[in-house]
Amino acid sequence: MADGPLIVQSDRTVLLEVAHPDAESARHELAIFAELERAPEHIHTYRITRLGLWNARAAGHDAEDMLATLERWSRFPVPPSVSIDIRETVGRYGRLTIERNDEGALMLRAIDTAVLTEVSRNKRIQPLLIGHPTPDSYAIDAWARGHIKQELLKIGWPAEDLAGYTPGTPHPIELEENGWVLRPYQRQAVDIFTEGGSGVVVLPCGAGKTLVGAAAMADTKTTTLILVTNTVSARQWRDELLKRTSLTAEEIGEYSGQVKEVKPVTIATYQILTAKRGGQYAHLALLDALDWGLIVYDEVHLLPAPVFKLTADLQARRRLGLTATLVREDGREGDVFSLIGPKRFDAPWKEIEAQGFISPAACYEVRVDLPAGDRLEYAAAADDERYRLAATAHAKIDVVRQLVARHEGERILVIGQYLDQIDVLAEALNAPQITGATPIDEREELYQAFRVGEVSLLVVSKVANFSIDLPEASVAIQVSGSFGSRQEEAQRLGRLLRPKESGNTASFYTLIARDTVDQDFAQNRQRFLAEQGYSYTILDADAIAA
DNA sequence: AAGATAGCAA
DNA sequence: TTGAATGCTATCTT
Repeated sequence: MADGPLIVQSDRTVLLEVAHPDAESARHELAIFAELERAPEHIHTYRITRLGLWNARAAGHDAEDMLATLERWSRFPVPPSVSIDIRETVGRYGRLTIERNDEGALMLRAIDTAVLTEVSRNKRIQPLLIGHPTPDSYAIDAWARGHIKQELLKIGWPAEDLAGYTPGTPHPIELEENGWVLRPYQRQAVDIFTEGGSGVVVLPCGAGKTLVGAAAMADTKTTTLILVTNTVSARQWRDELLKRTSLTAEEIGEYSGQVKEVKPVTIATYQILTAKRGGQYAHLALLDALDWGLIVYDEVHLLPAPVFKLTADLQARRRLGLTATLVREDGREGDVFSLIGPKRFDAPWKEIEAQGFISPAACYEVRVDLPAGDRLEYAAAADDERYRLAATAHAKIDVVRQLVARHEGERILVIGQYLDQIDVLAEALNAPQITGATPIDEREELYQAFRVGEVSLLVVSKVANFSIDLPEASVAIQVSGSFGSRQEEAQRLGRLLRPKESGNTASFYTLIARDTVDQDFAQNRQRFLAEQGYSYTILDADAIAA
């Protein structure tokens, strides 16, 4: 295309011109195999990585599809080095396979023996090979299945795991589609997963990941272990399974700090698996408590590092990872790929949106000017004080007031990170506040009042990131962000702001003090939001007043 | 046994 | 880099 939205560069980055009329179409196709790296106002940068290419390949896209995408939307000819590199990298996936021989022993096989010879010389892989029965295969121990996949990925020869899975103890599970049906893309995701037996399904927030899990369980019909991030999420899984499947309360167990039940379907938190006593993992027994036929990893991009270690030994069990984004802030995407499995399905965004199943919130970054006095104080402050000063700038309060007035009649959440600031805001807006110190029953009361509409404005601290589900909110105003995981923020945002029945899109505002560190941190946040398909607009505080 | 509280990890 | 959450365990109380 002579004036396409993409520029493909020979360093394997791809620039996307955001304002271009075809930008969104190009973004959706590009996101299949490239990762968003930076997302400032005008030009977004994507990077074509090996892992991205292999994930796309495992999800059924081939090199020619990906090159066609680049050629279709690229303004200039695609550099030959890039197309050669894409073909070469994609071609590496599947050259090595892990299979069972006729006796059921695990074998590492290769189509061409040169590759096999090369990897067998590697000093971290050599010890895992226990025999060389035929020129095109090596024997490996069952316990080494995960480790060898990790090592092979590291040296650039990812193996396709075709060795199959233990059936697990059969257990009858049916979907009960009364008054609802599995959406077409959910069905498709489950079908592809069931065929592959392990891997990750990537769906945007609100697209019904739990149902994909439930349907996968109904397909495999075995005892299932579900791993989740926190107890609220555990309860949501439980409720959803009771409502949507034939499972009864007696068949679903919770394995957490409070209760330790092991039932045919058991829901456990990641934390309990990582809990140690006397240097040993205290709850390892859970993994072998039953002959699990399926393990579901919820929010797989948040999987704690120690769980990878444990997962390395679980390669014979079917594994389903669910997530909205594969990007991790600790760079362990490779472990997700080799230990949980490759990406099997990514959402055809356009279709899901067109079918009205999700409508992501519109995000606005509002830049606020600091008054001269505050600017001076900021400039003189020590580094570790600066962020706090910028984040809690008083100038923000007026802007919040204006935004609240602008969205009169809607349910609004004001989110802050500093307790002092929350106090001040609650006072200024004459609204109730909820923080970690608020007693549980008082929280529940306020949430309930908010749900039914008695209270339309709440000032909340980070508690809102975790333990609440307030889909009634249609406006969120973030006054100060956090250093912590920005992904998590984006995740919870999806939980807070659901597509509204009225058809109005939800709005999310982030207040940023202009020309401060505040602005730098906002960059990262933007990236995750843009990655998950939220639109992003930068506003000036003066524009709000007008 | 059940509930409250403190300390720890990440 | 900080500050505010979480879940888990152990300990103490009733």
